[in-house]
Amino acid sequence: MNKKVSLKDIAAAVGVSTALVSYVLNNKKEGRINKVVAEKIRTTALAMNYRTNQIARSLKTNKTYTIGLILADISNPFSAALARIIEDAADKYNYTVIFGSSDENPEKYRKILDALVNRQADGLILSPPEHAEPQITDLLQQQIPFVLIDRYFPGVETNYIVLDNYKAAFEATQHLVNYGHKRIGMINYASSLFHLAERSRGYLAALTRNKIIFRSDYLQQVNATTIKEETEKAVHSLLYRKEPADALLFGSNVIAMHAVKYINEKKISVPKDVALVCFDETDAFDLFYAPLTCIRQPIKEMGQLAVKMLLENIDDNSVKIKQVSLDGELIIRPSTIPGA
Amino acid sequence: MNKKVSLKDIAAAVGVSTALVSYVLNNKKEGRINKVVAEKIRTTALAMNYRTNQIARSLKTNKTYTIGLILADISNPFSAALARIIEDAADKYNYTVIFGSSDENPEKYRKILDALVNRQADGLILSPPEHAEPQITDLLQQQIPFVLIDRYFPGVETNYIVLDNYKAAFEATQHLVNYGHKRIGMINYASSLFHLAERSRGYLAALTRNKIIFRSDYLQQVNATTIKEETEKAVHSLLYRKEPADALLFGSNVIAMHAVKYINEKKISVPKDVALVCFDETDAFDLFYAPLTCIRQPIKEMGQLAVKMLLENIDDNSVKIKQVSLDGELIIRPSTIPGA
DNA sequence: CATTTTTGTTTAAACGATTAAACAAATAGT
DNA sequence: ACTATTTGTTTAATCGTTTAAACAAAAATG
Repeated sequence: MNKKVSLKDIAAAVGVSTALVSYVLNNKKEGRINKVVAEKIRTTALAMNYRTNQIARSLKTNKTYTIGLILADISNPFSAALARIIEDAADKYNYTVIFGSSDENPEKYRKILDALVNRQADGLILSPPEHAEPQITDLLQQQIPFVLIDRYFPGVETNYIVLDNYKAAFEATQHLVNYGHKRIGMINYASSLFHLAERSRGYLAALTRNKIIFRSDYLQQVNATTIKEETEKAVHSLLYRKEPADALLFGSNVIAMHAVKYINEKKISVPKDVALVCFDETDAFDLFYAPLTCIRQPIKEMGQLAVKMLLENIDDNSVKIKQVSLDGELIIRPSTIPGA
Repeated sequence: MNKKVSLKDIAAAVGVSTALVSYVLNNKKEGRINKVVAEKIRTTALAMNYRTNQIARSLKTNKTYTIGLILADISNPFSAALARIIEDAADKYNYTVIFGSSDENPEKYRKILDALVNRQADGLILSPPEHAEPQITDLLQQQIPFVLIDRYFPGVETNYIVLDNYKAAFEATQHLVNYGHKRIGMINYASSLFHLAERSRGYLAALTRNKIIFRSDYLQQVNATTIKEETEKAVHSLLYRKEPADALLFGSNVIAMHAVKYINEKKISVPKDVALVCFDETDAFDLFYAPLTCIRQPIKEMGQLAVKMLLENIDDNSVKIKQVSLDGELIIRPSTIPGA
């Protein structure tokens, strides 16, 4: 019933040992093997439509040529773009990607991580959710190569590649100040994740630097699970008040998306009534009448570097820990340029 | 040097055979095993941080609990959404997803497919590019379970789940006709893929049904590789002419995106100057001043059904071929409603 | 011509699990 | 008390590769 062809079958067909077949098909022992026999093995392998059983090979060689990838949500454009870059980079080195979305849920994250580790992924690229430190230390202790991407835990010494979120938020805020804004609000995630805190910190630092007094209700926090409602509420509270914000900084493209939709509905004029800046570049905002000024993350560089670093760690587990913080790029668009 | 813990190690630690350890950890031979020993095995397994080597297990059981997924481009919102649904559905059955993006490139597709098959994926969910028939027949012949999604080849008898593209395009066009449009243009891919041809066919049929004479230069074809330029050119040629189109139907969200950006740049008014309809719902269009009427694909249903069908095929390879064509939903928005 | 070297191939163990079958000891049945 | 059954565990084969080591035959060397 159409059982799969194995080395044994080829060996039997040609009349040699499986070892020889293996040597030929893997081009080992180059000089030693009889050309005629080698050719015969190759052609019968082809004729029988032989395909290496990668599982068996992996068991023996202890190498799967597989990278495990965990992102927050593959259907988010930021994650999707990253996944794509990583896929392409991995492919260059003949690695394949197994992936999962954590949904920022530690439990789910743990489950996916287990699956990837059990499948003997050679290494992992991870964007961990909150409270994932235990799993991270676990990986360290088990000496499983991995690189964190987009986020990291300051308390744990690991490889990572992240945006310099502090600097990016600072620059974005400074940009708003430069254009005369004084009542700058920010909507960020309510989260213990360091990289998000850095965004708030950059925002606050820029205010301070410019001697703008920070009012705590100008920094609104929203929960990822009820993001739409909370974002709308936050926008509302920032704009419909005695001294409404004249500019808003959004902590992510998702927050920005909900906010802009709401602002659009309410016919609030951008940038006349309020200027907008957001993290993460997204196509979607190009269609808005005032395309959004945003912080573009160097996704391509991040993804490619992550793969490169990971493979270095896989090939040599004594390689030093690398921690990379990349600069974002502030893309200035009409949402912050009056009369554009 | 921190070698991984195997059944053998646990067996040695407890002082029993590996077989027993395996039985306990897999809850086989339930009644037979000494409770005390079982408990001891379990606790040492935990203490030693044992994790099943899924590779070894797969080799023996001939089951990887892995689904291979090939889509056109994971960074496209449509693909990303589908991937996410599939991931979640697979997870429910304890399957993990390995994926790759074909970029509509047959060569790349072949390479990814090989990787997935060699890794002994239990089954595949595929969105094949042009000229992929040979690989499809190969899979059939090798009796590797798979389900095509989004597209299929009419000449090859396979499982598939697709949108009823003909009907969807027909309805979209009819909708435009109902709103008084007579010069309806379409921009579709230049491709031999059947599902795309169906979109054109539906468009033409609707014209015919409404006794609108079709002018061949009203149906423009663009190549995926140079999509931006060609789409802009197509829009231009449809709108800047003696009898410009008063409505446009776009064959995909990607085409629509480029077209709308161009239309926006040129300050062409929607829907006053031209009404717009597109395939695939996309967040992005919500921010456009005239959100786009679109054909929403039942992505969730497609993805979940694909996984369900695939698992049925994996569990029982004698199950009959299923071919599912789902209805799209025309979401009517301001881009086709005058004065909205 | 005896010996060493080279060439070409096979043997056999291993990777880490699963599992049918065998086995030994304890318990039950008559 | 002897057999039959149940309980608890081990033995050993196997999945499909890889690869060091062994081996045999042919060619080269002195």
